[in-house]
Amino acid sequence: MMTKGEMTRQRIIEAAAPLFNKKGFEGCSIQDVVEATGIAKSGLYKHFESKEELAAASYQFAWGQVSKVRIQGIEKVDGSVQKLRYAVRRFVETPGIFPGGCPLLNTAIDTDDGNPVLRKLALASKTKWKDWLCGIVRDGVTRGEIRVGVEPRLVANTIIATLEGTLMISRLEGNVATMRDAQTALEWMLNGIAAS
Amino acid sequence: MMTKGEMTRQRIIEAAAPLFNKKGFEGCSIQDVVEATGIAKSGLYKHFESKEELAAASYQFAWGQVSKVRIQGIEKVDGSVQKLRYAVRRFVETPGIFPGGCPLLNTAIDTDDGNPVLRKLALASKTKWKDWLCGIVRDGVTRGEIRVGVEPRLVANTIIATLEGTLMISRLEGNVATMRDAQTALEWMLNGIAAS
Amino acid sequence: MMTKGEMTRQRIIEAAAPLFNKKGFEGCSIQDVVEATGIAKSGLYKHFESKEELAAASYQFAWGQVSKVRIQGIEKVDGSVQKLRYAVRRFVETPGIFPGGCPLLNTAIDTDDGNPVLRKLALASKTKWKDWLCGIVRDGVTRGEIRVGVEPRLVANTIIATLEGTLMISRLEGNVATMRDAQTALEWMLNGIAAS
Amino acid sequence: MMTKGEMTRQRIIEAAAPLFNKKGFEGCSIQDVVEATGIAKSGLYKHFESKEELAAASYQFAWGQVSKVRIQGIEKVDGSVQKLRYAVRRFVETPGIFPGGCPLLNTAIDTDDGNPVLRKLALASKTKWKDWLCGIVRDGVTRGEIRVGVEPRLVANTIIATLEGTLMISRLEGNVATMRDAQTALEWMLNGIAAS
DNA sequence: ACCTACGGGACGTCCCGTTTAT
DNA sequence: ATAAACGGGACGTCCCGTAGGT
Repeated sequence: MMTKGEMTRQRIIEAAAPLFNKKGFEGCSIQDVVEATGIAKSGLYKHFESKEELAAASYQFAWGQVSKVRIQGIEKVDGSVQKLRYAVRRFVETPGIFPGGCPLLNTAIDTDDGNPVLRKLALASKTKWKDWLCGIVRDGVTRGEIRVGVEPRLVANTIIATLEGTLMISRLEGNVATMRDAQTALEWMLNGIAAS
Repeated sequence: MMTKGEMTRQRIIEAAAPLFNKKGFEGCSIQDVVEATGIAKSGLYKHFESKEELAAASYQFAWGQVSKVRIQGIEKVDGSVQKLRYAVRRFVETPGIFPGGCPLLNTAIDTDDGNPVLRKLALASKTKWKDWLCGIVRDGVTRGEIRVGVEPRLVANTIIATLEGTLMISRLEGNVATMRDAQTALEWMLNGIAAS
Repeated sequence: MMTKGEMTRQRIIEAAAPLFNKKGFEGCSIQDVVEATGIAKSGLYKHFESKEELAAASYQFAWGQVSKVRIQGIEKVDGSVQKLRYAVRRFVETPGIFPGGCPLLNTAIDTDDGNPVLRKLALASKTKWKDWLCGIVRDGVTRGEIRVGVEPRLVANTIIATLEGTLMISRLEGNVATMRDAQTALEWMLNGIAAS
Repeated sequence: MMTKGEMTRQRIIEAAAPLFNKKGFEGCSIQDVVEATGIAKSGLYKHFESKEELAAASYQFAWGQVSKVRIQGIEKVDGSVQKLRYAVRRFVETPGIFPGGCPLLNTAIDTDDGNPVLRKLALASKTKWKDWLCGIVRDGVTRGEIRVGVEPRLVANTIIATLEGTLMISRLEGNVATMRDAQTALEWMLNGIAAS
């Protein structure tokens, strides 16, 4: 069971995560969190040692939410290429899962010259995501669904790069439809690596 | 010829641009610019009405520098597909042209929930870049170098998205080599759209 | 007889009353009471529902102590004017009965823009004191010791005002001797209202 | 001429003085002043080194306002006893000059176990007031308007004590009319000291 | 052209009154 | 009966962007 304190901690995280994701670490003030939670500043510091710790927990929460949605239902998909296609489709179709967009993209840029703790978390997210995609590709090669010689890392990196890049663009343009272009292009690539 | 005032203005911009690009609009303080230029705080206000105006000029400068390098030499390249290939290669091979990385990427994320003036500039950059790529594709179709039916917008968007996305990843990983994966993938795509 | 719990309650009050009287309601913290009693903070809450209740009980105790001393021996005094004279003298001669000075004065000022519960208690004290003095005056008129037409309320109010006012001054000056001036002036007044 | 900063300082004092007078030094928070002035906390600290300095300046202002009103018009009054009578009357008739009541009374009690800086200011006010009254009495004796042998200090102290005491009572009762009783009693006293 | 003053947002800490769990 | 947890108000400082005064 959850103690009252743990529940409050969770409540804070859930309120803070969208703010940090939207405004960035520096851009989101403790005062913002205070207003969003209704909890006084010093109350927040009872649950988190520092703003950094709160931001880190918020990132983890946000990324957890986002990745949960992005892989949802993939276990029912058969075939490695189909799985990759599905993963791309899920991403493209859920651009607004979390307020402020993709936490990985935001945090990676936001911390480029900034907070190293958050940066590490973003890197870890990215690595895990890449490894997961690599695994699918490798499986596909093993099972003969993907052509031998296809570099799993290259496929994974391209998928991630193209998706995140297109997300950035679509947000800049305020037009989610743009993401379909990336989807199409990635499907071309997947067709290309599929074993004939 | 440049007046003394204009030269000072230019000197400020050149010093400020890397700072804004690295730290973002909020993250870069006037004080930072003071230290970089050696000009007093209120001295800066003689040349720029506000921090925003300075940041805007800095962005324009940074983007100008970056895009100049990225298209450098393309006029000597023959053939639309070749031109696109070249554009991709230039991007991949010049990841560190400007301190802080790609101003478009940085500003797009930085201003996602922030400064609308800078946001507009970023969008304009992106649009111009896209239109330029679209033009090349369209040319290619006209000249029979690219298959009929290929959507210029899709190609342009995919190139930009993949390149910017991979830049983000390579910066996060601290490993520029990753960008080669994106290059390879984009070359597959370009092969795919080339007229047989 | 007193139960153990009641004794503890009483012990707390006796320790807290001087603190509240000296520091005021806001100025005296529960922690102060903890240190004075050696009882843990949450232990206090077994005996009092809130700080306010503790402060109220403390006020009642303090006022009880003070007024007991101030009327001590008056039953042996004959004659209304003599009684009034005696009351004034007792007040003047016992300026340090209770640590922190007169609870009525302190609480009246302290709660002027503050706690209404304590304020009511102070008002009740004052009213009771005034009524008691009024009674003596009225008696004196009835018995022919005080001139007809003398307003009991005026006499009572003046005695209280002058005594409390002089107490304030003497505390401010750190010089108790000043109170003799008030005593003299009040005796002039009492001489004035005495029936010739 | 007043610089902008000096004007702001004055504006702060005028807004803060009623607050400190009503709530006391501890009871009035910087946040209260922030809200009353619309100036941010750190803005206030540009004009005052500490809360104490702000409170001191506020006290001086409040006391200045109050005493200005209380002596207003006295220069037109002839005769020492008449002057004293006038001073009493002014006090009684202007009980609400300043929000929160008499700053001297409030500060004297508020700082009884508290701030020594403010305490000193209150004492200084009281001393000056007393000396002023003493001067009038002494003059009266010299000019033969007041009986020889009358102790100026006693008269001054009694006037102050009775007025401040009655102010406290009237505020506690929420009834300003009570102050007339003190006025009457003080006039008896003044009649008593007047040379026949 | 600079130095200083100005007013502001955010930060993290202190201690407080109260409640919860032991 | 106590220790620990909880949420809160207030504090004073830092640095920021901007505006005046010299």
